[in-house]
Amino acid sequence: MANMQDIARIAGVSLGTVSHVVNNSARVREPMRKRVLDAVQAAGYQPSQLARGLRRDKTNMIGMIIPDITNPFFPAVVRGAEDVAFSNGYRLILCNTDNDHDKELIHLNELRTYLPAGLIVIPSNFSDLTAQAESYRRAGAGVVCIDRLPTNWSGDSVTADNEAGAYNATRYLIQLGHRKLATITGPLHLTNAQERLAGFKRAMRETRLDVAPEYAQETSFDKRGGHAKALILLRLIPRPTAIFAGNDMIALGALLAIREAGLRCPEDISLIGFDDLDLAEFTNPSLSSVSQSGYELGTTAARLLLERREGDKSPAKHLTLQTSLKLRHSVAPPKQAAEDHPATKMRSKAKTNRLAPKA
Amino acid sequence: MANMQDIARIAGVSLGTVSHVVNNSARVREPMRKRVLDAVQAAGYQPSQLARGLRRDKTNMIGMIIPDITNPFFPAVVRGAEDVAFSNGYRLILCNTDNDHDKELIHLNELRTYLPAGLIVIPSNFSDLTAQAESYRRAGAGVVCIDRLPTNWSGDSVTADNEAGAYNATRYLIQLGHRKLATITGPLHLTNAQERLAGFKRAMRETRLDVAPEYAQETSFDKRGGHAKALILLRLIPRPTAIFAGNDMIALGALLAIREAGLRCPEDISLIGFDDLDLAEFTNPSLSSVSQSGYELGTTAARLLLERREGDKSPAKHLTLQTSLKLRHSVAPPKQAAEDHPATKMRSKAKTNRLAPKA
DNA sequence: TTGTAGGCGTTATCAG
DNA sequence: CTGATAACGCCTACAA
Repeated sequence: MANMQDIARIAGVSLGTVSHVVNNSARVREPMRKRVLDAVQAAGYQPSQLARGLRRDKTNMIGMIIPDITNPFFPAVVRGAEDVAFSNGYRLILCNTDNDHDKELIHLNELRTYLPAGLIVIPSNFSDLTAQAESYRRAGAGVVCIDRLPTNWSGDSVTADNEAGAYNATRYLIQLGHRKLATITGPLHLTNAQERLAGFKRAMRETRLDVAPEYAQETSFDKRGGHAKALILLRLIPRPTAIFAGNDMIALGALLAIREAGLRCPEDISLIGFDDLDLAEFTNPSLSSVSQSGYELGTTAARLLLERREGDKSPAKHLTLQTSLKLRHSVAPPKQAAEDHPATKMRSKAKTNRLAPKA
Repeated sequence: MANMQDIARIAGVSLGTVSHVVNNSARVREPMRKRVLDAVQAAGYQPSQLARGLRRDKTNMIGMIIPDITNPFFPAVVRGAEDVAFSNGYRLILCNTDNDHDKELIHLNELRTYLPAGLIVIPSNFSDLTAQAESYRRAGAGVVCIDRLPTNWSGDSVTADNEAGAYNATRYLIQLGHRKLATITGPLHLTNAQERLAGFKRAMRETRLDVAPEYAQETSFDKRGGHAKALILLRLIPRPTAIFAGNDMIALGALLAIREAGLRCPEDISLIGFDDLDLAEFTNPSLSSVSQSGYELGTTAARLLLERREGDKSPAKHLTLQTSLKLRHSVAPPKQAAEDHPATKMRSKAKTNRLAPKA
């Protein structure tokens, strides 16, 4: 690997001049400049990011800490972040935590020694990252939390409007005529799960429907959890006629449970998920879901980081991305209600309804 | 950020001693050792990976270059690689190429300046990476290609046994009684697409079935491509009774096309994909597929890299991972054949058939 | 406009 | 066994 010294030798100039040309840090006379550029070309020279980072006290890396890239919602987030990072000359260093706080700390601590330009993190849980973040900020690196927030988080953040999304979904079900609604929430120590539950409850409260505790089941954000809790819900009397699931994986598990219980979706029970994963389109029946753009989450976070890097010193920003209700075939009016109010016209509050569900 | 000098001061020893303690590079007397360790603890000291890399001429980073993390097959691969990397003290730096050779080159060239311990790459296309790889190898960093190989690749590699997987799937369809088979292949400049086509053809040849050119359509590895080419296949006379798709995304598109054409899967036409993505389980009907483990692909590649790093100088290794045929509901005997040979007992060559397809 | 030199935090070598 | 000291490759005052 050729270094600057080599280039200087080849071009017959001093090392400093090469640096100036490479970094445009001083106007170098054209002929000399060209000699340097030619030498760079000829030698295939690339400046050492390591040395540069050490010297500048900052690298072009952005740390990205997520729970698990294997979770279908996250790849889009990562891709979004990588796209804006890459086009601005930054690279992503990816860390999976498995929601394990210790692993998160390991990454948080080590990453700092790379002097990254910033950090994008989907916090593992309720862990307080304030101290860590402060230490990054002192080093001039921004930290933005996305998707969900640690407790007491006062730094930059980007999240979906979980509350409103859940509210709209629930409200839609109510407007369809459902009265016995249940929800399966994600882990309630996660802010996004909390907010989705809050949205659900608000819609219920508004219609003076109550939510008995056993109609709101908490579980992990995965299929297995959705399956188990749905089985519980299906045994309740009266049985709920609609379920709002905390995310699509939970919904998927619920769908499985419904089928196993010998019930049909949406005839016997309606189902709405959250995230609008690609696979929502392919389930049977296709899954209605509150759509949020993981990609946009990623790009927004990366942009925020880069703005900070450019010197934006304004107070912490809390960006909220809108969601939209994507209706597919997993929702229908409840059987009784359909008979009770045969021709009630209803208007959805959904922001976008590209697909109307077939009865 | 405290540095070694600070620790030395705090512990009242020389900088060199701190280094020795931190790296276990010399036996330091216990009391002194403890003083150093305490200081490290107290200051929350972490060695600068940047400085260390610069000095040692090697970092603990592993570059991972893939086409697109958003493609559902890749997250598992990345996760596999990250898991073994992490547990050995290495970190992953993730780069998406979008199959764009220029982007690939940018990453390849820049990544080198981080002095990574190695590189795992899913090549963007037929691009010849020999020169690049050579330059990494000279720098003491291994390069392993996975999933598909660049032309003339003579370095380490890990791939699925694409040929055998396709062969088994095709053979299974033939044994079910299908005679008019078609295939939709991925881009034939990719070795994995080539190999899958080769497996398909071998099975056909063995049974003396011929493959007219229009029964083997080439397209990109995505839903849209599968959709378009399936529509073409469905208009052929005679219409194929079974389609082997180059991957699950293609199969998904084909499924859509079949539905649109007013046909039923598997009654009118059987379908088998490749990859066994999570979503294969949820399609309607659920998709039979040649299963390969992306996770294992990732772990195997990372391990190979680390072995090289430990000094393994043996000749290039070409590791091949076995596939297995996962049968679900998208396959059935052809209608005519079912009548022709009503009770033919058939044995599948599939390695594992956890789920028997319901008629 | 160009060149020189110091130092970023480590590690490795070599004296003591 | 411990401590100085010289690189690693680059950037950036500052001097010429």
